[in-house]
Amino acid sequence: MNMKIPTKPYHHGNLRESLLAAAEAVLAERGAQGITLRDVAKAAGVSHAAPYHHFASLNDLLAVVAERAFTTLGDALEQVSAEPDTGERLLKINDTYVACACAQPAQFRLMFGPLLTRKADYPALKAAAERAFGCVLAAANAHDAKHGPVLALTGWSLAHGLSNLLIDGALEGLPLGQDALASAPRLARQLALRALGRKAS
Amino acid sequence: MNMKIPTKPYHHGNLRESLLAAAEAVLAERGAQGITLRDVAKAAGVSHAAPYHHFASLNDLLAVVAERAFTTLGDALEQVSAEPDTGERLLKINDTYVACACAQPAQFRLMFGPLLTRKADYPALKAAAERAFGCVLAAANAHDAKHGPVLALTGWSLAHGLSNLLIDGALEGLPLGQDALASAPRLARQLALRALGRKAS
DNA sequence: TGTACATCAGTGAACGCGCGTTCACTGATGTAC
DNA sequence: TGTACATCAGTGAACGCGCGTTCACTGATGTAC
Repeated sequence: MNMKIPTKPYHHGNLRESLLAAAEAVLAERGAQGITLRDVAKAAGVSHAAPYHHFASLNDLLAVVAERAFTTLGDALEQVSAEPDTGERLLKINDTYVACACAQPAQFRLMFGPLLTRKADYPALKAAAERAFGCVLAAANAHDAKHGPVLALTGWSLAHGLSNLLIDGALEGLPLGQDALASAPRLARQLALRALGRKAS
Repeated sequence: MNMKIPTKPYHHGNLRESLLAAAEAVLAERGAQGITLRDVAKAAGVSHAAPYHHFASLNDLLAVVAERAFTTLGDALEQVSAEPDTGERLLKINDTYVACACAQPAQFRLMFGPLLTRKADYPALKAAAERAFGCVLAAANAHDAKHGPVLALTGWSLAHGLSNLLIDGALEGLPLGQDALASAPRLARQLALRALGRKAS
């Protein structure tokens, strides 16, 4: 997606938002490793010094991008948490988690990148992450209060591991029956059924 | 660990090996993101041009480091595959996988980094990775031939996800009962028991 | 055993590049009067 | 409505840095004779 909007040379009006959108576009095109302040500014159609009027540093900008990605994930997880059947709710949370990761692999990598380790420096990022994680924990507690934490970590690990294996290409070329990435949703569901107990469904 | 060995200025004799060991030391100290050819050379006690007599590029060197890490993992998995009880074997493979990741987080990140996507360019890396992955698949097939692939991917995802959540610090500060990283081995076992079926034990 | 010489494996200087960040500046905007 | 002016949000040049890589070189080694 090209973020170049015909802009008046001064007083863009909404540059902060444009920069965040541009960062997401650069992530999608170039991946999490190669993202650069200069690229983001160029994608937003401004000089590479302009972002400093809205973010103190590249890391600060990326932290907001990661925070928003966690918020998006949290929104999606919260939405499927409306499912009344607690077993089916667990499965849907699993599906949604994997789907989010596969939809935006670079954002997913950013979310669990070095910034997460420094989450103490980024309270908003920390809060957004904890909200998303909280959805997983809550669903597990609702389904089985006694073993809540273990069930939660099981389901979370499963979804997180499958997500990473898929987006890192670890499954490509492996004898797993069929093209793994294309069948990720079905795979996720099969695995969750297996791991979280048959009664869930 | 300091890799500085008193070296004769010329004809080091084993610089290739020293460089690989130095790269592992730099990974452990600085992480996978910040590794640099110049740092590796310095850690090995040679000029930063010297590595080019042994590796065509930094990526080629890192590919060998990743390959060796996969070989180490494969060795460990193969060793516990001697366990006769197929259920217990699954659990031990899970434990071993998580233990390897936690022991060398930066190497683990390197293994699943951008090089893995380009494994077609690195046949030795590809082979070492597939051998390690094969241990997981084989154990699942031995335990339940009918559902082998799904069981394998379940166990693998579980171990891989828990590994990543642990080393990325995602679990820190979460209400999961106790310090997660310290109790990783017990956690891994609990989760695997839950996910792979009670009869495995 | 001694010497000439090809080869190997280092050195250190240098190149070009892209990066995050800074800075003096300038044009646009909005408000006071 | 018109003008002066403070403030805001851009620009583009520049800085310093570290990076991967190249290159001409040089010292050590091993082999032929």
